[in-house]
Amino acid sequence: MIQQTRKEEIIKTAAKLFKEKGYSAVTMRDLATAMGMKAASLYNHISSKQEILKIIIISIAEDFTQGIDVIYNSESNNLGKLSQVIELHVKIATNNTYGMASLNNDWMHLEGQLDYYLSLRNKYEATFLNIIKEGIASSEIKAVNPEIIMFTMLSTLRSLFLWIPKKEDLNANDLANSLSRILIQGINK
Amino acid sequence: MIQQTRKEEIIKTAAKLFKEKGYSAVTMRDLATAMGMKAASLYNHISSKQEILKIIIISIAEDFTQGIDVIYNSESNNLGKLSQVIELHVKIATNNTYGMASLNNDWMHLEGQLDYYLSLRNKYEATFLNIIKEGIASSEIKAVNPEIIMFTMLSTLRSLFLWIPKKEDLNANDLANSLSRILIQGINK
DNA sequence: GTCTATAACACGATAGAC
DNA sequence: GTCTATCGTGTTATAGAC
Repeated sequence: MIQQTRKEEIIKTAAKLFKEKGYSAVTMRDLATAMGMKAASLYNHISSKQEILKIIIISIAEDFTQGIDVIYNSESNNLGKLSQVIELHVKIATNNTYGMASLNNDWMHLEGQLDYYLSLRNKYEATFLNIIKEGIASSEIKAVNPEIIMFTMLSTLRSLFLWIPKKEDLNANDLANSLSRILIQGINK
Repeated sequence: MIQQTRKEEIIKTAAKLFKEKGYSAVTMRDLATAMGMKAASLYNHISSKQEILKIIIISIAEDFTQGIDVIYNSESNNLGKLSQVIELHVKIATNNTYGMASLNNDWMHLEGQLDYYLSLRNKYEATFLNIIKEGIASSEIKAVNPEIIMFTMLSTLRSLFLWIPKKEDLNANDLANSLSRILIQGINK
């Protein structure tokens, strides 16, 4: 573990609390107590509660949008791309379980960056849908409603943060493989 | 539509607001404004903000636990039972989209009934898992990790409330059928 | 960089007039 | 059954001593 600045420590602790109770229910006093300091002292490291949320959410949302772009432009066939998308989610959810909770549940509390977040999410979903549609066109994937396929896959992948902490014995590769089996065999033609 | 009491109207409006911002971020003043009255007047119909949350969540949680018990004790084979579970989720999520949001996202803010809620949820998941395990034992279902199968199905079914409002053209039967195709064909042996 | 003290305001809930 | 007024407390954030 590389050295962690005080600011990073605060953000990590905040994400943990946000996962348990949600952004709105966590007070700066809660966060300060968890950090072993007084609420006023937090403001020497961060400018506002809102800034913490922004840092947590935007960085992950950018990781996803960037990640799926690389996959989309790769050489794999479309089923292979979907497997890589599963791996991307497993990897991010494993490395940042707490942040994923905020991304899923607290994005609507973003004040200055809500439009930017929504544009990232829309871009991500559009690319995901393109992979599925191209897979149907090339007869790799069953001709089921592509939006229902995406909804099924994304619901599972977005819920990983709830489930990974309960299954610490399972490593990331095994999990990604099992999910590929279940999620992809059902749509494989 | 049968006549709706003022209390039911308040609860329905609250559930709608809770879906948009979460329980903690919705104030009694927000709720009163949405109802076209003053915050103090709400207390002639409900005793507290907490009571509203309790009514929303517990009633749905009981519907699920009761529903899966009936399915588990029915005569169908295990794949048929899983199809019925999918129908149960589609039906409840269609009839109570707003309440499903609170059930998923705000259960941790229950104060007096948290233990009861958790016992209902544990009972539900245990029965769900039993259906899957018995389906594997009877060779109806692939011998994949049964918890991963349940996780995949439940993640999708618990997210339905997010997705149903965007697809009003799709009726409940078509949706349940498409989901069965995607979720069950992947595990069908 | 952390503290105490406090500003400025929002919160859930109640009292009592109409 | 709805209102105005308000209580007591909790909230984010700042000021200034150390």
